This record gives sequence, structure tokens and C-alpha cells, in this order.
Amino acid sequence: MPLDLSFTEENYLKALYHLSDGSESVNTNAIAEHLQTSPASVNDMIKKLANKSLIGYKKYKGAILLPEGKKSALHIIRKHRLWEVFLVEKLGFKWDEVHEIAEQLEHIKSPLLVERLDQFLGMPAIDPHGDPIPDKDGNIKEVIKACLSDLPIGTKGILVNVSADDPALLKHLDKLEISLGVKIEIKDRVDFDGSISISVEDNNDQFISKDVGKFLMLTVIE
Amino acid sequence: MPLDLSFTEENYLKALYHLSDGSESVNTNAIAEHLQTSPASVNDMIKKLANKSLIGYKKYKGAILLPEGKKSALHIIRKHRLWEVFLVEKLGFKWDEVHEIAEQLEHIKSPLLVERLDQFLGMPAIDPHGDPIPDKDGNIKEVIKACLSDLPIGTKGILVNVSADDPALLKHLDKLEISLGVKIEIKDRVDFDGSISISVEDNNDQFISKDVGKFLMLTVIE
DNA sequence: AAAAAAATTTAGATTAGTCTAAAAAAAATT
DNA sequence: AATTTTTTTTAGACTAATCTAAATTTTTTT
Repeated sequence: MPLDLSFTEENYLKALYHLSDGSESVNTNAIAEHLQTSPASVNDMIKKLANKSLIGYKKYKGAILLPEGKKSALHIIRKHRLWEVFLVEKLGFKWDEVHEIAEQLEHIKSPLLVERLDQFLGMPAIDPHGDPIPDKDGNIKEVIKACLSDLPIGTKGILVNVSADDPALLKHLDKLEISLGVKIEIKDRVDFDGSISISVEDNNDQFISKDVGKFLMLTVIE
Repeated sequence: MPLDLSFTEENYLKALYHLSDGSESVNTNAIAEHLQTSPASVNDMIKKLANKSLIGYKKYKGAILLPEGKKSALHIIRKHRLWEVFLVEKLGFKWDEVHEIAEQLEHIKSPLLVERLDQFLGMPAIDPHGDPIPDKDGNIKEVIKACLSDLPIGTKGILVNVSADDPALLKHLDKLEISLGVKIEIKDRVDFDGSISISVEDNNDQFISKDVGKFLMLTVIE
């Protein structure tokens, strides 16, 4: 059932999905930036995908996912996130080590494999970064998240997402014993540099920089 | 440590390994046949791999794996076979459904993944087809495959092939719970008619006729 | 509203892997 | 030993994905 797309085509569709918040059209340059390639290459690929009716495109007006393209993108994201769960839960990888490998595994094509993997993992709802895993029909339950640095003092929440793959950041969080699922309370803010005082799992307060706070997404519980 | 080879280069090295029994040089046409491509393409790739010192090549004299190329080939084969074990043991695939998927998975590149997978699977010695899995240094214990009726009493092996498709035979095997991949031990032989007493998966002994034994190919494991 | 800046598209090349058709070398047959 | 057949190699071309540099369109600024 899934279309026979090239590795590269799949990556473009995925990029388009990630860049289109809601359903706005996406700039050529934004895609080029995201995929670390040239705008000219993006332009070529956009035309190709538009010819296959996977995306909508009008000259100079950017690209937008069409239903078929969105379905494909969600299928790739499903595979990516399931493999991340596998790598962490079954093979003992840290959550900051799995992205690159899942980038490769997400392109494996097999009608049966994904569903068997899903069963094997117990049909998980979220991946190790707290992102929701689309079901096999492409339905995805978006989680309501707010960035830690945008939340007021006194807020309590569960860390559900770290919106970055930078290993340096993830390693830093590990050291602070900040991992997905922990409860975080915002205790105070420093006027001088915007540093944030937080407690993790009701332990002693510690500071994180404003920049780190920007990448921590919480589900507010209180 | 593993070289950064393309998908295609890896497939050529693997083909070369499978086609070179012992270490004879391999024909251009044989490779083309094996990979379902043209001799011209093979010739191009042979030159490329020879330039990288992965294979030896003299015009009109065929190609032969050099140590580095052989090491790469064995690493790919290791990955292929470990993934086959994963698919059968963990995801419940039948042994005849896994080849195509493993052909894709074998190209996933990660220094850690293969070793973690190996651990997860309990460092298996053979894959579901009874073929040996090279260790991480590329050492491979070549296995002996032979017809059950030619093997001595006391031999243990994995059933890797049934060299007939007579439904009557297959039905008979089904009833005896003899299927591909099962462990069989040869317990005894009857002088009178050559019947063979075997145990399947360490269950109670049962008899098969000499004629049935002729069609069962085992990989000897002990 | 014109000029400047930014974004986008086109034109023309490049690389990896492939192909067909023709030429050259090796092997087999007579 | 000469001829035929088979195998291998070369020559030239094609596709997918990419690039740089130049041209064009849109947006922003003045």
C-alpha cells in the first residue's frame, strides 16, 4: 500500500511535515536549510513531488503537503518513532543516541514489518522523546505542550518532549537527571540572565539556562 | 571502523563473497547474473572496487575479494543474518519471509547497533536458514550441510532444506512436527530397513523412513 | 512608486549507477 | 590452425539527485 518513494523523496516529505505547523505552505529556503541542501535542489524536488500529486506547489508560492503526501510523511514518522522505542527499550540505547540510526531504519520498506514491530513493542503511544506515534492509518494525537521558558513561576508539569537532537544538550540533561516523564516545577527566574530555577521530581532546586529551557516542552499539570 | 560504502558497493562485495567458493576468482557474467544486472555495469563496478583495493582485478581474468573487501562482505553478512534471527525469533516471521527485509536492514550503518542486536539475540551462532553468523571480527565457522540419511548417529542439526515438494511428504512432515529450522538429533538406525530414529526439538523419539531422510538437509551443529 | 534586498527559479554541469550496442579478447569447436 | 562462440570490455547515453552561477520574481525599504 505505501507508495514506492526514494529515500530522498521520503526525507523531503518528512521535512515538509515537520516544517508545516498546521498546514501553511513552506518556503523553499526553509526546506533547504532543514535538509542542509541548496534551494535549487529543493526546487527540483518540489516539482517532482508536485507531479506525483504528493504536494501542492505554485511558482514562488512555496509547497504544501497534499493528503497522499501527508499520509506518506506520517507513515515514515511512525516508523522512525517505533524504531526509536525499539532501540531504547530493547537494545538499551540512550535516548540521545537513537536519532541517527532511526533516520536510516525509517526507510525500510515492508508491509508487515512495521505492524509486527508495533505489536512487539506493545503498541507504544509515544517515542523516547515524548513525541506521539501515529497509528497505522496516520492518525496522530497531538499532545498539548508548552515550552518551559514560556511558563510562569509555580507551574508544575511533566517533561514530554525535548525538541532538539543535539547530543551535547541531551548529555547535559542526563547529568541533571532530567529525562522524559519527570515532574518539573518552575521555582524562580533570575532577572540578570533569565536562568530558571526548577525542581525535578521534588528534589532540590537547580538552575538551567534560558537556552536550555527553550528546548524543554512540558505538559502542564498544575 | 567499517568503510563508508554505498548500498550498491556493499551488494557487489556480498555477491562476490557468495560466488567465490573458497577463493577462486569470479566471472563478470556470474556476478551480472547473480545481481540481475548487465555485464557492463558489473565491469564498471569491478574497476571501482579494485581502485579502492577491496577486490583484485585483471582485465578478462575476473575479480577476487581482497582482505579488506572480504572483511566488509562478512560484516554485511553478519548484519543480514542477525536481522534474520531478530525477525524470526522476536517478530514472529517465518524463515522464508525474512530475506527481502534483511536485504534492506543489512545496510544500516551504526557502530553500536550490530553489537547491541547481537547481545539482545543472545549471540546466536546460526541464522534461521542454518547459515553461520560471522563474529564481529569476521571469523566464520563454516557449517556442514548434509542429507540426514548420510549423517552418523549422535549428530545434531538444524533442518535447513526439504529437497522435495511432494504434498504427501510435506503433510507427513507436518504430522511429525518437522518443519524448517527445527533441531533434529539422530538417535539410531534400524538395520532391517534403514529407518532412522530421531528426536525433534528434544521431544520424544520418532521414526522416519530412509526415503524420507533422503530429502531432509541438515546443518550440523554438534 | 522606484530601488534595493531577499527569495525563488532556471540553466548548465557533475556524480553514481545503470543501460545498449559495438569492439576486443579468450575459449571452444571444427 | 582457423573459425565460431562466448565472455569481457569500451563507448556513449540515460536518470536521479545534486551543485554553482545567473536570471527572475517577490518583498521590503526608502
